[in-house]
Amino acid sequence: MKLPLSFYEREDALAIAKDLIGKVLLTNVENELTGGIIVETEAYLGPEDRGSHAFNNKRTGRNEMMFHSGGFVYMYICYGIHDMLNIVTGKKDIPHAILIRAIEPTVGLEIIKMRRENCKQSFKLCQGPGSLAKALGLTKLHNGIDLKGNTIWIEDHGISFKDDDIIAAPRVGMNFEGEFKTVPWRFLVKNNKFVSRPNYGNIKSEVQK
DNA sequence: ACAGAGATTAACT
DNA sequence: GTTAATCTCTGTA
Repeated sequence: MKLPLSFYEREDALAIAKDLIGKVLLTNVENELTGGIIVETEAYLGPEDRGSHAFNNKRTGRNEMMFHSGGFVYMYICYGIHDMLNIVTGKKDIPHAILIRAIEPTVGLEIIKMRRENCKQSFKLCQGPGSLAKALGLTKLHNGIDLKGNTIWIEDHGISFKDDDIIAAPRVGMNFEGEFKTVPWRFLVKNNKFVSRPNYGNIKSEVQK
């Protein structure tokens, strides 16, 4: 069943990012059902986060969805080419969002392989945020979608990883200096081949209990 | 008005 | 390891 709105509206975005590991992301685009188990996420927190699009409360047409209340989709294009899927969390006017970086595809594998026709290795089908969006048929046109609807949603199938098997690491692509460059706000499943860049950041620490 | 950088990927050498 | 692909927002004028 779908996660309740209360899951997304919590103010602790780091807890949500970690809790999303093991949940099942599903999309129904062009009448094709696709999805899989979330194995990697990254949290972007509020106006203080130098790595966030909403740093310093910067508010533009592109990132407006980050200021929405939780339970909605924020999508944008990176490097002019790749569409990225984020889950908006927390309260209205506080720009929290979780980037979904990788899933283990389990639903609609044939469709996913067609959308990713150039991908030869099955474990790379949804590995990395750009690949993930392409595999699930998502583009920036899906920005603003409500996760309560039937286009993009997340379910709890009772899958859970032990705390010891979830690693917190620095986020990918933080090209600036300072505290927020290395905060361990990326969560990934240890020894999972569907995860992107497992050794990135050189700082590995286990999630605090 | 225009140059530059970015939450990246895949195809090269 | 290096690089091209190429959209959107920002800083500078």
